[in-house]
Amino acid sequence: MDQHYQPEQLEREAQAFWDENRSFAAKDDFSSEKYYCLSMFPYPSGKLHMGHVRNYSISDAIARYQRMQGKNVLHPMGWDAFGLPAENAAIANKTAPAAWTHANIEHMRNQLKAIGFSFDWERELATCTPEYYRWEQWFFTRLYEKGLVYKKMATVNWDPVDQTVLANEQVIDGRGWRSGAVVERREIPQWFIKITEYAQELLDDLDTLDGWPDAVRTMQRNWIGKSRGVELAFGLEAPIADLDRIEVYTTRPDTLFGVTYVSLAAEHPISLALAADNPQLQAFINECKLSSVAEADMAQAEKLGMDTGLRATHPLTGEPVPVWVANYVLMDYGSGAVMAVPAHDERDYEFATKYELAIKTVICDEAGQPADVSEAAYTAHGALTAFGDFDGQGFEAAFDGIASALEAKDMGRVTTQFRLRDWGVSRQRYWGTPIPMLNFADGGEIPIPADRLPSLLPEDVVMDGVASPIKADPEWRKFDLDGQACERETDTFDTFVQSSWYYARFTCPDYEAGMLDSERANYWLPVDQYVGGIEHAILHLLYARFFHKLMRDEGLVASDEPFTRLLTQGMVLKDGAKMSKSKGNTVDPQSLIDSHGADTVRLFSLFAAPPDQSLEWSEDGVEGAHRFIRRLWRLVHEHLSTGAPADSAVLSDVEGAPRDARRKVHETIAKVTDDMARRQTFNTAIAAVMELCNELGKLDGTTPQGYTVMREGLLAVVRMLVPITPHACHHLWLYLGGEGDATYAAWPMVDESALTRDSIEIVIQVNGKVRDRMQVPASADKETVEKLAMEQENAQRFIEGKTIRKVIVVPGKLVNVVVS
RNA sequence: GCGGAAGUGGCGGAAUUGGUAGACGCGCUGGAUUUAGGUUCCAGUGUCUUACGGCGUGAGAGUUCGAGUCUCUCCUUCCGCACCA
Repeated sequence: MDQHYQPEQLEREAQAFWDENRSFAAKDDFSSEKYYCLSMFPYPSGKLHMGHVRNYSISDAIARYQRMQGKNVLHPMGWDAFGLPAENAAIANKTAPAAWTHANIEHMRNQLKAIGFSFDWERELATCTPEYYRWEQWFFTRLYEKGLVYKKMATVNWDPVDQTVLANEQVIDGRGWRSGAVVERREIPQWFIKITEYAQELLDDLDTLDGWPDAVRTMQRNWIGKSRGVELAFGLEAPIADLDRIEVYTTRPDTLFGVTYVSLAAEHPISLALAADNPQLQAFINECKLSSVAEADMAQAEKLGMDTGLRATHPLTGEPVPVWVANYVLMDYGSGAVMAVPAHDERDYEFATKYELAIKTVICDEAGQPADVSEAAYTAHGALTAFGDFDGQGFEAAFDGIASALEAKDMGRVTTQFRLRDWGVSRQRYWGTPIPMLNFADGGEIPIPADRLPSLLPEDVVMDGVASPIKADPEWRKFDLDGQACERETDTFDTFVQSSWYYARFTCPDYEAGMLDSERANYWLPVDQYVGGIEHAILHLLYARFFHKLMRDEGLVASDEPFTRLLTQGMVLKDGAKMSKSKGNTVDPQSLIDSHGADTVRLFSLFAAPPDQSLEWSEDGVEGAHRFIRRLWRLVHEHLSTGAPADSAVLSDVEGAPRDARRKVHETIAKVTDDMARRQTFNTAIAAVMELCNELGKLDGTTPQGYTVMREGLLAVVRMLVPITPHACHHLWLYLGGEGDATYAAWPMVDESALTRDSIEIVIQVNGKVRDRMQVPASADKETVEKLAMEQENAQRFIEGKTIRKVIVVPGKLVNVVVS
């Protein structure tokens, strides 16, 4: 063993050993206990960033821990390889997206290997290969046949200069990022998958996901947004755009008598029809169409509206109600129209105040008086004010009563609604999975037959920055369907489609006979542990859950949910801000690995913060992590150069300092095991191992007892650190006489007998403040502890001359004397 | 705007079930060793105070024998908002 820690050489050797021994290959041995640990696969953007290093350091620690528990571990890695950045890079570098992507994958794979992550590279996959996306295409055609997909008009950002659809990200301050043109909203036909058909199940099954953070479950619950309400209609005297009424949905039918106007989305058919002979309204609608399609922007934009002059009829009172067009009503959500109750809704209140619309109180406050809405809307539930049949009724009674009254007039009914909208999967971009549909000249469409899949994306293309190459090429779309001429769909799938099922494909990436080899898929699935960024808490994780249920209903998988346990890691920050290219505060992991070694970078990533919280990057902290590995290295080296004493000691017989050190060893094993497995707080696990190393450093390892405990302690330390600093521990394990690959060394066991103590420290408080401490026999009962506490000198000082009101004894911890 | 988190020394963080606030690491101060320097080792390090002790977990209130932890109000920062992945 070298006296000095030399990571570069050690890490190369360890990695070569793992390679030669295929240490991380998962076995399709269905009789063994499996553990599937998955980290979110990266987009191959060029090189690894700190977020990747953190993500994979976490999943690798978990995967390696589970191997040491004797499990058959699957820890795969692949590439989320389709997407917008490849197109941009292709334009900038005058290459094809495929070439750029493959070069990045090559580079990043090498980087991942150099960090020693225990991925099973034999199962690597990239979503941009036909072997992968052909099954995605096949699956979509199955969904089409089951009626789970459909085409409808939907809103996109339209760049009128480049004549192209832009992603939200490409719209900056309302302008196209390349052309600088003011972006418009435009409606185009797009494909949707009916996630709303699974809304109830997606909601219900959140209750079964005990291994998920509550925050993520709550966010998904709110995103799905189930509500009970009433669908109702305001009448029109004469039909407009073939509509004889305006349909709205409300969760507050009890406030129906407080409606003072109705708002329509700019794209609502009635808005458009009225605008035909109203140039002012047309101008306003055009203005609305210039606003962003992003909901966050719409919600924060100044609320604007215009009176159409049209009057609708209140379904119960028969009174006329003004109809407005407003920029905050979404056409893609609900019916594209809302009833407005300014007195009892904050947004309506703001709007009504601005445009001097009537504000009519219909709900009483807690005192039973009509709510005061002179300053703000009153949004709490309450009894109705004097209004005919519903006078004084509470929320429930008024809800039901008003709903029944509407139903009797055929003007409404109670319904359940979800905030969740169907998943629009069409993208008008090139670098993606071609949507496997064929369009006929007469407007009909059919899926590409299974035996004609995959619908190949040509890779040898030139990007001009405007049109998708498969849209620009008149040849690519041509398709001969048994002599019948038709055209391929030139839109591609949202990249979330690929990331919604990759976890399942990892169980059988080589399978050619179908999307999934059910035998292997059902052995490995569900994923036991999923690790990834909190930014995916809603969309990716909801789509993946949805896809899992779709695959289940296709008979491909047997489980209901894809991810049993979820760990959402926090971001990596530098100087308090997210590390990003745009902020110019990135740290290149590669240079740190080159200078300090992969183990140091891994150790720091796991030590600096709990995994689910943001991590503040610190050069000094990295230095500290490196110092710890050197210290451990030296501790082992010193121990090995000491040589065994002539006499040996029996561990169960050790006394004094060696016994205390041994207790610490086993307390640490207990704590670290709990931290690794249950709490997943690797930072505290590492801190505990550091503490143990400090203790072992103080132990005289030259006596027979000291030597024996030292050896036991070091073997425990090295094994506990295998998941975190695997390269150094690979070598230290062998130096200490461990057998075989440390990857599969058995996790250390707690010896309960080593944990016992003769005496324990008890804190003595007077009125909740610590005044004294004492040692008592571990076996002392409550009465004895209380009596001893009262006798302590300093405690006495604070008790003397006062009346004792109460004494609280917390066994093994403290005594609190309450005096006055 | 809506939904979800977080706020503790000079810094990153610990305190797991309401029970000793500040583990562990960084930084800093002093000392030792070696040296050209780094390295390594030892001691100290929330704050006010000569001491006894007081104060202290974003701000303010509340519950409790006891609150960083529970409740309410407020402030700040971060994440998501459906075409970035």
